[in-house]
Amino acid sequence: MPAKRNTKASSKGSTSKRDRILDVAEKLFAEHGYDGVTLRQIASGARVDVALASYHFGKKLDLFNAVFERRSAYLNEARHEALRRVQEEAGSAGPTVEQIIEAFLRPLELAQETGDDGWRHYLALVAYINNSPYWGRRMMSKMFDSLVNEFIDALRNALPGASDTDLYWCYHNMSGALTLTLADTGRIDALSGGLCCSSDFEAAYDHMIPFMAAGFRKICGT
Amino acid sequence: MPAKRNTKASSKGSTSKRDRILDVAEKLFAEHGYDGVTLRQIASGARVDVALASYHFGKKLDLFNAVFERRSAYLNEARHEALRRVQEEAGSAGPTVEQIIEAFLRPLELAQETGDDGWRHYLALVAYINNSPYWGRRMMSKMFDSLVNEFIDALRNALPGASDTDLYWCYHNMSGALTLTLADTGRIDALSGGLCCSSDFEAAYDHMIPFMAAGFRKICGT
DNA sequence: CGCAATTTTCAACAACTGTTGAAAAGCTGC
DNA sequence: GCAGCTTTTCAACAGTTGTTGAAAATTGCG
Repeated sequence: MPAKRNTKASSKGSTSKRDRILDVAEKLFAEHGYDGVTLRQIASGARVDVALASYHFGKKLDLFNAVFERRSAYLNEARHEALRRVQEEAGSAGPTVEQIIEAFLRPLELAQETGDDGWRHYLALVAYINNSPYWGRRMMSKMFDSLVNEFIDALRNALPGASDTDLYWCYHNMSGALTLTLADTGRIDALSGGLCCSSDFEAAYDHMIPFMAAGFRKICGT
Repeated sequence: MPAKRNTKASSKGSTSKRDRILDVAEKLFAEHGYDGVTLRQIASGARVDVALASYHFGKKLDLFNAVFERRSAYLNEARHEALRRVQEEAGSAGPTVEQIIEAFLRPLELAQETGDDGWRHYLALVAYINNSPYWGRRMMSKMFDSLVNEFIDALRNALPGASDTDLYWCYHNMSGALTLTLADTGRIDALSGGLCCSSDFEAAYDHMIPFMAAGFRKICGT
């Protein structure tokens, strides 16, 4: 069994085999889904024996969960912090719809900030899970509901008089657009003849923030 | 080999085994994705021997394509016709953004109109494909690009002066929200505490149409 | 070094995968 | 009722799957 987790490695330039497994699994799961990837493909991509994945993570499903959870805490914290900041800056009046949505989306740019493809793959995996009837409900709820409710509370404040039903449908619309962006399918690239680049999250959010804010305002009052 | 396709059956009350295979495959592929379903599960669900799927459709991938294509022509025609109708009614002025989006979405309600679960499963499958990095690009383009470009042309007309880049990003947002709706994950139900019902497409579109129209207007000019 | 603990590989397992060829059953027109 | 189809089942295949126990390699430490 794995002992203290991370006794060695990460001091040297090359990442540990354990992390390599997570990285490759992240990428492959995001591209092909849970059932579309075999442990042998993961092991081969990580240049490692098959049994090592089982040794470190147990069952295949446990590896899937480990991949999902590896970055979720950091991501939740970053988004929570972004919301807290705009709330602080706005004072008692509270932030605007645009500011709230901005805080909801911008932290997701860390993928292209750091140039780390891992984050891009991770977010595509989140999109896969969120859009999956089978995984979506349980997995996303457990991991993101608390954060999402924070944002909906903030939006409720910024849109006085809005009904909760309207609020949730609007959030649903935003979540869908975001999910498709994160999925990074390249479809918009092809459709637009190269005008839009689906992996350019900054451009996507530049368009999404005012778009969604206008939608929220239209449905939820003022 | 299968001969003329549909020599018998469909006259009697019970559907043919061939159709039962398509129905079950549609449902299971939508729920678990291509790799998450085995031919034996499909055959078992259709109360049929495994080999029969191969006999009628060939390889597993061919069955997947057959499921996808079975309803796509009808769906494309219905949406195309809906657009043509609002264009005709609007005359030389052309339809409004709301009318165009309405024509884009409302035909998708046929699922709950007919009470036919098959359409609900089919649309969930389309969502799965559209959100999948692997299948999304090729498969969706081949099947829906022509129709989508019709709608974007109409929107370009209704929003004079809009740049194509903005137009495509807006479409991307709408497509994402629609995709999540079709995926029918039940997540919004849980999140809203039952206030919103994800399989109630009518309610979803009632909120989506003015929401998206406001977004398009905000980004694409007037 | 030498010893213990951890990490990694090797080899193998039973179960399941998509696919196929041949046999059986069902149907249609004579 | 028999001949010529199509449809359906049966039985089996070669390959792959996740998982495991034991052996081997590596590491940390006195």
